[in-house]
Amino acid sequence: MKVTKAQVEANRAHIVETASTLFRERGYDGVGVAELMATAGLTHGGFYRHFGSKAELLAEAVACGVAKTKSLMDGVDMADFIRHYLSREHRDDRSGGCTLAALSGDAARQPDAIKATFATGLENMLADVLAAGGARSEEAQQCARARAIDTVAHALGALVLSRACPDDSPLADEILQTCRTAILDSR
Amino acid sequence: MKVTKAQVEANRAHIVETASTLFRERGYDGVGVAELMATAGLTHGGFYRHFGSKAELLAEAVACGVAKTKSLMDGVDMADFIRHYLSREHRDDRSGGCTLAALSGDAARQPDAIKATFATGLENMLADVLAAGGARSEEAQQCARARAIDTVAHALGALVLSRACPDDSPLADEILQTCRTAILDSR
DNA sequence: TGTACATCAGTGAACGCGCGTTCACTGATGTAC
DNA sequence: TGTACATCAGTGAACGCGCGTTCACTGATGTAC
Repeated sequence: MKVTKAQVEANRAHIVETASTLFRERGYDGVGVAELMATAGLTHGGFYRHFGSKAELLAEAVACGVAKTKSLMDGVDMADFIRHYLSREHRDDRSGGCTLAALSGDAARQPDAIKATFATGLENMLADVLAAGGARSEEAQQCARARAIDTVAHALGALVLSRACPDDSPLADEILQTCRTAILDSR
Repeated sequence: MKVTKAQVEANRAHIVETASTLFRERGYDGVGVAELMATAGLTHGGFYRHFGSKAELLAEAVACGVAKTKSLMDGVDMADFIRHYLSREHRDDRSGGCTLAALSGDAARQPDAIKATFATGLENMLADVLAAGGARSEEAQQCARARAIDTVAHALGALVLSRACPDDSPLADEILQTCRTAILDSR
């Protein structure tokens, strides 16, 4: 049965969002096309009317997820964002949380096409942070960029490491608290 | 054909080491039992004489890999270790490099039994770093531990993020250099 | 505006394939006498 | 020390299963007249 143009677009977007959520939660290899489409309320056969392959969807899902994380930062104080980023709630919400943190491990093993999506998303985030800092000298911009990159890596490392520890273990919480304090103190 | 007790032990250790390398390179889901055993020079049928399941092997492979990374730190200056950890060589050598960085993303989605192996390996590393700092007051120990945890998370985040960027991309190198400088300056 | 027809998103069965795991079998090792 | 036999690591075929992908078909949508 054919479907409205608007419905087609809506379905496509819904598949991408569903994939973004499921991939973050269980990884690229941990979710099949059939399950993905069923979760989105469709059947798997129609998948290839929208995407050339599962890998192609991954690229879109990453872009979608990174854009969403970026929008979470808009207009929020950096210190507040760090506090949220390194909270237990964020750590325990892989499927709803930062895509960079959830999928960087998977991305490292993917072809450059998907890594590029990652890098672009990261660059967009950095651009946002820098724009928020106001237009200054090129030297100051460079310095602000370095600080932004460093903070992202630092916070992401803490989140990733904490998630690799057993749920509710003291070490998982200790990593979060220690790094939260360290990052906030260094800024 | 039966085999010497010593040979059995050697084969088992060789399987674990092969798995440690392959899992770091391609992830837990990216390597099959058959390919793994073939790489180790055996046939897949014998796998279950050594391990109860593929997941059980993962736990051993993680423990083996983390122990190896830990031994790399012994007697090495912390600044030198950071310089190596955040070098292009280490970034481009996933299969031979840090297990925590290569498999933390996979570990986050595994059951607590495997996460516990991760956490234990991390604790062992921290213990080493603290022992190298000498026996001091409990307060100083706590402070040193916090610094160690923070540095591990920071460096690991930089490595993981750099690996998620396209090979040989400027951003991948920039992340490495920026964080290397930042970490060394903050110590 | 109303009718006839082409389009194509969505369906669900089917494809080959590789996965983790099991199993009957082999034959050198290790043990009991 | 020498012989007979039980053990069990390793082999390779086979298991069911779920994977990504393909395909003939459906039927409402969108278009041409």
